[in-house]
Amino acid sequence: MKINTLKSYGFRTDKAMTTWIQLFRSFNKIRAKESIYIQSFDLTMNQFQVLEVLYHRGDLSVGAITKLTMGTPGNVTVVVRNLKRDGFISVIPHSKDKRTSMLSITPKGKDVIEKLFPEHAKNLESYFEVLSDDEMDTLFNLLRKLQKSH
Amino acid sequence: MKINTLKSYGFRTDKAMTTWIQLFRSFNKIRAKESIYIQSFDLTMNQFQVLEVLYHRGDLSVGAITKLTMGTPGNVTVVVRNLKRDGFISVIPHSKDKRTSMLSITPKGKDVIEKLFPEHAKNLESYFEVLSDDEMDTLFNLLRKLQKSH
DNA sequence: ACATAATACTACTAGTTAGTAATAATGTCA
DNA sequence: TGACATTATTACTAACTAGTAGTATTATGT
Repeated sequence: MKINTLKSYGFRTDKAMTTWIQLFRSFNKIRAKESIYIQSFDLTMNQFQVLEVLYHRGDLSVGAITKLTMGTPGNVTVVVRNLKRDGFISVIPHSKDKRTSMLSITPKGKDVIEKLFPEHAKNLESYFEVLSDDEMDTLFNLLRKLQKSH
Repeated sequence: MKINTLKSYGFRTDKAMTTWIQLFRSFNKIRAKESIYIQSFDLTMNQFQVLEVLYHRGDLSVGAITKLTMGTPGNVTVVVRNLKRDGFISVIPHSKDKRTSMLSITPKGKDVIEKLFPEHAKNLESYFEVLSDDEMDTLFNLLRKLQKSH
C-alpha cells in the first residue's frame, strides 16, 4: 500500500481542481437525494427531466429536448421510448419533415408532474437552506458566469 | 402547442430552483468536456475516477472506493470488473475477511493516469479561467457550505 | 442531380438499482 | 464459556436504463 503524494500543478490549477471537486460533490449529493424522491413516482431522473420540459414548454422534437436537457440524440431516444411505453407521452408526426416528430405529454404525464413538482421544489429549497439570500445570489452569478464562458 | 406558465413557488423556492439549474449546467458542461478528453485514453469517466483514487490513495476495498467516489457498491463492482478485464487494476484477497479484497492499480493503470492527468488538470484550469482568484475562493466556500450541510 | 446537412435511430457497451448471498460480529442464555 | 441465533457488513448478480458510435433517412443547397 503506497500513497502517492498529491503533487501540485500550480496555484490556479490546484484552485480549479479543488473547486471542481466541490462542484462535483454538491451536484451529486443533491441529485442523489432528489433521485430517491422522483423514483417514488416510478420515474428516473432522466425521464422526469424530459417530462418536466414537455410539461413546461409544450410539445417538442427530440432535437429540442436534447438541447434543453443537455443530453444526446441517442439517449433522448431511449428515454422517450420508455416514456411512450409507460403512457406518459405521445407522438405527433410532423406533416412536412418526415425525419422528425413532436412529442407531447399525455394527461397521465401531466398528472404525475403536477403531483410531484411542488414537493420537488420544496426539497430543493431545503437543500439550499444553509445559504442566505445574498449567498445564493452570489452562487447563482458565479455559476452562471462559469457556465456561460465555454 | 401549449405553454404552461412557470408558476412561482415562493421567493426562496424559486431562488433555490434557479441556482440548482446553474449548478446542473455548470457541472454538466465541464463533465461533458472532460469526458471527451478522458475517452481519448479509452477510459470512461467512472473508470477514470476509480483509477485515479487508487493511484492517489493506494490500495482500497470496493467499499472504500464507493465512499470516495460517491458511488454505490453495485456500480463500483461493475466498473472494477471492466478495469480488471482491461488490465488496469488487480485484486489482492484479504487474509482474514473473506467478504472483501483490496484493489490495486497495475503499472499499466499507473501509466495511463500519469499520461492523462497533467492535461486533465490544465483543462480544468481553463474551464475556471473566467473567475478571478477571489471569485473562485468564494465559489469554493459556498459550494462547500452547501455540500456539508446535508 | 449531386453533395452536404440535419434528424433521430439502432446496436453495443457501460452504469444503476434492488434484491440477495456470503461472511463476520454481536447478543443471549444454558 | 460455548453454542446458537440474530444482526450487520460487504459486495455480487440480474434486470433494467442510459450513453456512445455509427448509420439510415430525409431535407436543403448548388
